[in-house]
Amino acid sequence: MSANEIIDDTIATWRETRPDLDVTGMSLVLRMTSVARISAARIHEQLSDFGITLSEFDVLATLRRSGARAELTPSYIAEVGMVKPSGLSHRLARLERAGLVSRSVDPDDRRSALIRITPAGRRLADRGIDIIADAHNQMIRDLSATDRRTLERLLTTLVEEVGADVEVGA
Amino acid sequence: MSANEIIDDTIATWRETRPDLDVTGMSLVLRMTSVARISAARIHEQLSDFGITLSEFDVLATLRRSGARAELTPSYIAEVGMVKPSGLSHRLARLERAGLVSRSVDPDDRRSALIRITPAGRRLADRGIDIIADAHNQMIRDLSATDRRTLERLLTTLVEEVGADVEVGA
DNA sequence: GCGAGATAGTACGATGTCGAACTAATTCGA
DNA sequence: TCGAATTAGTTCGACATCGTACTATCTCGC
Repeated sequence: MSANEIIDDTIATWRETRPDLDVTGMSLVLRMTSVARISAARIHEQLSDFGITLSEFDVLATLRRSGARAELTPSYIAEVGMVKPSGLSHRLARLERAGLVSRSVDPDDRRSALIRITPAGRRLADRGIDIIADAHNQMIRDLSATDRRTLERLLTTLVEEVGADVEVGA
Repeated sequence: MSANEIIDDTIATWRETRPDLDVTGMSLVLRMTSVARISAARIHEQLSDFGITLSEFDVLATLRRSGARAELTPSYIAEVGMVKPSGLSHRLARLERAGLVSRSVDPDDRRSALIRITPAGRRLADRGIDIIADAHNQMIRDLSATDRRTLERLLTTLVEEVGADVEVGA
């Protein structure tokens, strides 16, 4: 069964089983979730050749696009990565062990840590982001330019409403 | 920072840092991933009142919408849940311990198991699906009927192309 | 029949996430 | 200025998922 078939079947059987339910939102959210999962699975597979996971790469990407000399706190990295700080500790520890990031104590606030990407981390980030951008573009390869703009607008509206009062991570 | 702000900033800084990248797909995929994660986090929180996780509920939902007397195999449940069979074993064990599903051996194929929902599981599934349908509809509450149809069309196209040659789970 | 290959499901180890509890350091008000 | 509240980050336990390896069972061709 393809992902669309699974979702179509899910919606159809809920309509039969529970005709009182409004499954409009479910159909949309399931399809977005499906795209997200398939995308993550593909990228995860390609990144594994570099001995790094998608989660770990996410940290490197945040550091890389902040400039070569940037020093970011775990709190900030967790916030933009939409994960809780507790989930980030392990990642940072693994990345540090792998020599991809370095950690120092903020002299102005000794509670706080400063994370910096290493040259090896930067090289890995540059190769990884190519893979990810390609994978993402592959996923939308059959949408017209107009469709892409429309989708961008609709998704931005969705995230706006939805993310306003919620926090995922951070 | 809101989810849209995080994504906008991610796209903007990649454009500065790596102007050679085409980040069109990234913007779209990040927004869909964001909706999926926020949705899951919300539902997870609401379901926790019932002492059940979203993953576990997913199994109950599949059984519930297949009819009260349905007996499904772990393989089938894994496929429609888009997870690997290995990931399903624990869930089924927990659900069985909680008295929400029962397991028997298929007399026609003794390798195979047959999973059935219990009355308690069915009651929980009916309460849970109300919560989930509400949550999903809440997420799209500010899209017009036209926008919903458009989004449905675009997402179906996306999942079609994207899921054609990939398998997530199953 | 019967042995090779396929299939259903589980066990296990690795990674990943969260919430809650905890430590250490800072800030701020009385 | 000193104690209370806050904040940064880590640790720990529970759950989730995957890939690999394994057992048990079935199927199919010879």
